[in-house]
Amino acid sequence: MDEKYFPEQIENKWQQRWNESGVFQARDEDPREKFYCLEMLPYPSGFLHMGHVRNYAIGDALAWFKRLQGFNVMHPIGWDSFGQPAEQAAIKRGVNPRDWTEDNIAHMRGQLQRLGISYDWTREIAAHRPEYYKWDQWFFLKMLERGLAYKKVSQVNWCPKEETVLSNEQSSGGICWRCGTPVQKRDLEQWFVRITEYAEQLLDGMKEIEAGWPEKVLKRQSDWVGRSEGAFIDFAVKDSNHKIRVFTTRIDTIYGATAIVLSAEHPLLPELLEDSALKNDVEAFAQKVKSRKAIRTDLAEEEEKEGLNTGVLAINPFSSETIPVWVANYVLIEYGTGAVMSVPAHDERDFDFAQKYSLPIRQVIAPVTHDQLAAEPVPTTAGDASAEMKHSFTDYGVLINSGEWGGKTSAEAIAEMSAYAREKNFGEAAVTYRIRDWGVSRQRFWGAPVPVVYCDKCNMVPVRYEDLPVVLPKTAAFTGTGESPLAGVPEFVNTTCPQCGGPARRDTDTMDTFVDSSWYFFRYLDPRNNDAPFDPKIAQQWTPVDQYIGGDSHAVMHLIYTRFWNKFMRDIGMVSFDEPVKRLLTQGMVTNRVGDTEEWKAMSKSLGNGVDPDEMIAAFGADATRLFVLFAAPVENELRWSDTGIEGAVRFLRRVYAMVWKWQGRLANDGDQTPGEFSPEARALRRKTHQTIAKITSDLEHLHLNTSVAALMELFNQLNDFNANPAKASESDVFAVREALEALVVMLTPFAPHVAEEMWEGLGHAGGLLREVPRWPVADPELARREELEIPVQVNGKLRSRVIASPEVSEEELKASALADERIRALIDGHEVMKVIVVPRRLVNIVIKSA
RNA sequence: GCCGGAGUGGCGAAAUUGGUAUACGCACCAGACUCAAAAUCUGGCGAGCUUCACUGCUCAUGUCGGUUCGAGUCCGACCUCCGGCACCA
Repeated sequence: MDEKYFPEQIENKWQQRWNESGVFQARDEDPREKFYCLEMLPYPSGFLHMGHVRNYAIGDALAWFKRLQGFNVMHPIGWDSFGQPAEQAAIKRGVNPRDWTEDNIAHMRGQLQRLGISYDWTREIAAHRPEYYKWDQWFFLKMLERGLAYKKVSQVNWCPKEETVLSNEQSSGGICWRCGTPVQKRDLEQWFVRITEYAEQLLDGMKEIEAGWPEKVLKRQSDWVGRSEGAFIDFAVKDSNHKIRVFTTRIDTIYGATAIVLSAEHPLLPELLEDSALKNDVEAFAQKVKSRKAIRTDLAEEEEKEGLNTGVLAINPFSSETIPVWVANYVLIEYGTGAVMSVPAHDERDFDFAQKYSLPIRQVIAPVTHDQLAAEPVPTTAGDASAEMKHSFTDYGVLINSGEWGGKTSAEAIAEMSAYAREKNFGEAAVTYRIRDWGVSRQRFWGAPVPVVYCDKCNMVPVRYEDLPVVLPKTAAFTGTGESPLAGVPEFVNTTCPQCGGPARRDTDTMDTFVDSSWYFFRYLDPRNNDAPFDPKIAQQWTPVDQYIGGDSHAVMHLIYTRFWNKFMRDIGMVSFDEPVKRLLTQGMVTNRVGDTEEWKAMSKSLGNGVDPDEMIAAFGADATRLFVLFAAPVENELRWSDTGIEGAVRFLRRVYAMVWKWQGRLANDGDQTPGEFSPEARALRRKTHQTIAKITSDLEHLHLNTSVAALMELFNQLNDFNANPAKASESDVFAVREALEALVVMLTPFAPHVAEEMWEGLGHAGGLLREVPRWPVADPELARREELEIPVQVNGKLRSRVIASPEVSEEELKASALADERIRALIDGHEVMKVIVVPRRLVNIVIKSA
């Protein structure tokens, strides 16, 4: 230990030692309790940004805390290394995506090591390496076997800038999630994964994890799954054998249906119009809607509702009423059945539509109050139901104008009417979901090839498991035309059919990179397995993940896919549990001022407000950078960058370092001597030490890292105030200082591990902090207990005085001493004391009658 | 529009869940050291009033109201900001 704090020297020294000793390597055979601490793996863009630093600093704090407590900690890292930017670099600059990616990984790995994050580097993985993506393909084949992966022509979301297909999640809001370009629609044959089959399980599973996941993430996921209970109802088409099936959540309003409205893309439309004079008009309209949809750029604004009467009539199965069938632009083909019954009186959209096209508006639900609902029978207060409605009435109520169902509440009617529909065979209760199957095809080079071949004789044939991986060729022509670049590589495309041995062509699509990231944290556990993605027995020891940490931008994509993947792996016997992640933390963004403005935005190259982690490490050290990032704000809050803030962090580390330096001679040479009587100051210091241990141990468990650092600072301040002279201090003072200083150093480790190790060594401990014996201090409640309390005394709720009392004092005694207090006596003199509230150990409040 | 979340000093924030509001840090101010500056150390730091001073009082947790002996915390209404979703029948 040097006299002065030189971060660079200390950090190099300990990074080298950690590396040589392999202390961060997790071992399967270890009797200690496991803890799996996982951070979202980075995309190797080339450079670490402050968001990464924050993410990994949080994870590392937890990993160190658990290690020091004696857990067997798994803390791995890898690279989400497939994806567009590598290919963009190839298109723009002619570099090979693989070289570009490997270079970036090498650089970022160096940055992570300079930050001193305690990863087990022996488990590092990268998605673009054949030994990894082989297993993406293996899983794909398993899904194909189970009918979970399938191919269909579909209208896909197409990003015209990146010239690729996007999933629904990636094109949410009508814009590309990556580049912000408005998304278009295209017809393409695509691979899909039947995530919809797991919709109900994805909702059910939330109950299991709700204690450990942020509410907002679960809410977004449940909105995404979008479960909706209702009924399918068939409307017979007049003078025809056709039926139009609609989905409704409000079957109780069916007597108010004054039209059936079909999506312009409804598959029944051509047949319905076969003999119709309006055929051409309707087709033209449908075309218009379709093309409008394809070029529509601004989905944020609602399209004006437009429709056309087809001239076809349908029959309401409840009322037998004949109503017209319309086509309109506001009915979504993707949801429900692509057809709705239009009930203008009780649906806003139908109301707008009916107003525009003068369709009848018929009220069939009357509002009721809560009290009326409880009455028997329920009275209707419809008033004049024939009066013109100014708005739709969308609440539940009581049925009117609804034949035999009149007088029933909405809830009763919904249950009874769908049962009736089922009985009469024209419908049934049904549940629909908003979630769509996961489109996994990408017309891209830099991804895992879909392991399927096409043979003229045998059609589509899966690649045999023993032939995996289907290796990506070294290079391709990166034209950026939108065709899959693999299609232009004959050595790749041309192959033999695994079934008949004849000539065959490979599928030229690659898989969505979210496939790679859906299961990667299982691969860490068994990264060199050549026979399976991982050994279930090994995975069983480590999973589920105890704590997962990452940005909330992944709330619905990655985090829903990975939950789905886990359920699939459970179904093929690879894991035994339903949910892969017990606790999730979505950390806040790191922001900085944009120029000289008061605008705080996420750091980015384009805004020019980035802060380079390497520069911070060079200027202040990795420890101070990490300490600041963890101290500046609660982990889930936005973190506003501050240069003076990081200076404060260095200042603190320097002060602690100087304190250790000052004491190290005395402490290192002075063995554990039996202390004598402690002075009141030494007792106070010990009290603070044990209170701090208790607070930080509990705060870290809940990832309250900022308050943990504050508590360390408080302990340091008290140690500073203790102000004993090392040369002259008594045995008992030395004991108290040692206890405080060692606790301080150990508890600083999660935040600033390098300097903590250095100081620990300086205090006379060889061999580093991670030993067989857990180093995390344990609070002694007896020592942490206050000897005396300062009890606030209020008069009528206002603080007027304080009295000193022992913690054991009885209520009566406390009350007596409060009433005896000089100031209090002056205040209550001449007033009647109404009552005295005594909260043991907390406060006394004297209520007096004011004059 | 719908659904969430949040409003506390100049700033980031804390408050054992209804019991001393503003811990800890940043910035700032003063003093020490220095020829001087930086660094470092020591002290001060919500607002207003009062006192030579010790002190004391009043007001303050977005606004208004309520519950309570007591409200940053609970309830009601409103304002503002930030996220998410967006014709899902």
